[in-house]
Amino acid sequence: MTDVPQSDIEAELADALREAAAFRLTGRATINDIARIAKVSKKTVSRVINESPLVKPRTRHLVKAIITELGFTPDPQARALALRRSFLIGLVYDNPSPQYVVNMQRGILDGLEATDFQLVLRPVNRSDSDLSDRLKQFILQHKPFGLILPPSVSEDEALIAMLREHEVDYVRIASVDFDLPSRMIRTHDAEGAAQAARHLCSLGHTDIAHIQGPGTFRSAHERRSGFSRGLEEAGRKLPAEMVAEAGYTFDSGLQAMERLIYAKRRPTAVFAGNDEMATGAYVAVRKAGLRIPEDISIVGFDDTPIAGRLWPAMTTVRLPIREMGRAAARLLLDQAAGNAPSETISFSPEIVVRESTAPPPR
Amino acid sequence: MTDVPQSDIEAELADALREAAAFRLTGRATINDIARIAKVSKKTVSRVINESPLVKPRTRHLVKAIITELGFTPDPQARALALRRSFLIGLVYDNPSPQYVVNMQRGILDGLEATDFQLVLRPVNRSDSDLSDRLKQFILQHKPFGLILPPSVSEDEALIAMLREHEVDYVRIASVDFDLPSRMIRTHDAEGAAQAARHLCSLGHTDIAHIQGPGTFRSAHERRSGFSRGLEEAGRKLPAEMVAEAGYTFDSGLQAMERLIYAKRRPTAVFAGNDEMATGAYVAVRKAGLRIPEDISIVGFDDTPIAGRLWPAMTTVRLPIREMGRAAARLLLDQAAGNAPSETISFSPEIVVRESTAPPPR
DNA sequence: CTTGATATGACACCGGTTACCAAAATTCAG
DNA sequence: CTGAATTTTGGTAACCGGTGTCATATCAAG
Repeated sequence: MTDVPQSDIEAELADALREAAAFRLTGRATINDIARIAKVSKKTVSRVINESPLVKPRTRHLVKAIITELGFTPDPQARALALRRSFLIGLVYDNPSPQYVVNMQRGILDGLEATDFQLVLRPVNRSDSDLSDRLKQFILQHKPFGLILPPSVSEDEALIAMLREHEVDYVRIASVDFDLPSRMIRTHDAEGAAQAARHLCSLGHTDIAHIQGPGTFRSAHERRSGFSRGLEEAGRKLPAEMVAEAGYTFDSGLQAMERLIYAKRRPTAVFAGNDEMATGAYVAVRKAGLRIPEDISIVGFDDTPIAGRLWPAMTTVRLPIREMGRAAARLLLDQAAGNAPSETISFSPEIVVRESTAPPPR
Repeated sequence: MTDVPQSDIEAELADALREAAAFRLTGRATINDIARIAKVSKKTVSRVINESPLVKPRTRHLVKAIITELGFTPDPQARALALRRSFLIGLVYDNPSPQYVVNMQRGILDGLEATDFQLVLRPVNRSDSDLSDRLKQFILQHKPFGLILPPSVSEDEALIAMLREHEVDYVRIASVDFDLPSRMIRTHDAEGAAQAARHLCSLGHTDIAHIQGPGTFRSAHERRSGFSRGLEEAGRKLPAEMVAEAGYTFDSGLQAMERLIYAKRRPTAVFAGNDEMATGAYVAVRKAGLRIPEDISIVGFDDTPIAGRLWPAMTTVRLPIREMGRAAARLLLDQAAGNAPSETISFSPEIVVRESTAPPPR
């Protein structure tokens, strides 16, 4: 009996594959079809799919061959039902969507490529206490595999608490860490802002201003304090009257810049908390009849697509949003594979010097 | 027995609601729980959920009351499994994503609000014959409820054929209709382009050029021919040497504009096939030391967010992308409700006059 | 008292997973 | 070398939470 095992296996495999090929055209295969053709139980097939070690190598090999032959893929809906957990990854972001979501989506999709997971969009209206309603409803109904929380959603402690309560896995993307030890993507916004400060100082600027994001955003604080620290390291200061607060929007950035321009002491360089406000600053400068960068240098933050398309092209601090999205997706998937329970991946911004900065006039 | 039916019902309802309230904290309710409390079969509950007319008003009322009390919502995964169709709506778009996808997403999400449907993103690489692979794989595995196809995916006949073959419902968003009678969102790009032509003519321009999109896009043809027609109606012409073809991208738009500027006869006004190329044109004009709109007027197409953020703000033809996305989602959902089998909804673009257009020099 | 329409229920099924059990293979003691 | 104990391995049945089919119960009208 033991002298012909090899050819025995081969013959069996060949038989099965022949049958599989014949079946192929019938339609989409299920786990039952695989089991029938392989002459094993569906449970065994399930074990093979889930990489269970409790299957004889020979059996595993046979089943895998048939799965490949039939191009079988398990039905996500059926799996979701049995596992009480879907294969959806939710991207939760503020409504209206911040500029960076497009790139973040790209990154997440990169990270999800060739998996069964699907990216679904979950914009939330923070103001409406919408969070505890629609989002909770979504979680209860769709049992997402995990959520990705970019700023500023990632800074919402009530939301995080809700997620923990419902035992939903999530990855935060933020510049500060306030959560219990958990998986997160950390951006060193302060360091990026400091780079902006060093760049402006090295050009010789002394009258330097800052258009700050809204006080309710941690990132706005991070960026301001990092910028301030960077100036101080170069022997400069960021006095309060050289800071104009705005709302991370184009219009508010425009207005903030106008305030700075018509202040008693006009700055020769301005660092805006994001590209959106910096774009507004461009317009304010132009409306005042001034030139960029000859009269005023401008630095943004984020390196959104618009930065490189303006004239002159904007010097800005680049945040590797897409890479961060990819990393966030991976972190979530690692959970599936049962890997490291908590981990923080850091990303450092880097200044991209283009044409909107130059030495101060005269 | 028939003299106390009213109070009978009330009593029964009250009883059931009391039981429901008691149950409430136990966790998420299922159709079985509802059935048990209402003392009917799960099938009857299912009928109520699906608005079947085959339920006695009295029963319906009782069941509905309990559903509301328990805040029950059917499990999408279970439903998907039984119906062999999921509650996912796929947005299929070209990779890298065109500018308009953000707004389109917004619109679709608007249209999907307060439904069980989820929006999933399906970028495709047309070049890789990726379509027939990944997208088909997605369809087979996730059995999406429907797909939304914005340009230029909507112009891909091979793709459409594949969808028909697999009986996937879809809504096309396009400026031309080549498909069998089917649900579609139609944009009158030609009419929008004609408006741009009329606007420039009315300002007195005679040397008018066009930066055309890639020849492989139907929209590029529509916009060019509409523009050309508009000029002719005003007694002007669009000679071939006043047309520069580009690739719908910033860089290609910039280069196309440079070609026009340094041609033997410099145009005093340019209409670009989309905002992206128009933005490139801005830079080309600036680099040549010319002014907008004093030396050259520029008109874009799409009214993407960048248009209003440039300086001077760009005159452009607005396409109501968000509204179109909303309509596309609705059209898909109507299918679920078993409404009109094929329908075309039209949207007309409208020119938004801002600051990038003025009468020609001298 | 049929009859036909309307309302409801029983039961299998969608395509997977888990719990539990049985059979086979392997190890170990006597 | 045999039988019992232990470890692998595969099978069965139930279940996840809904829906379809078809039989049965109810009820007003003929």
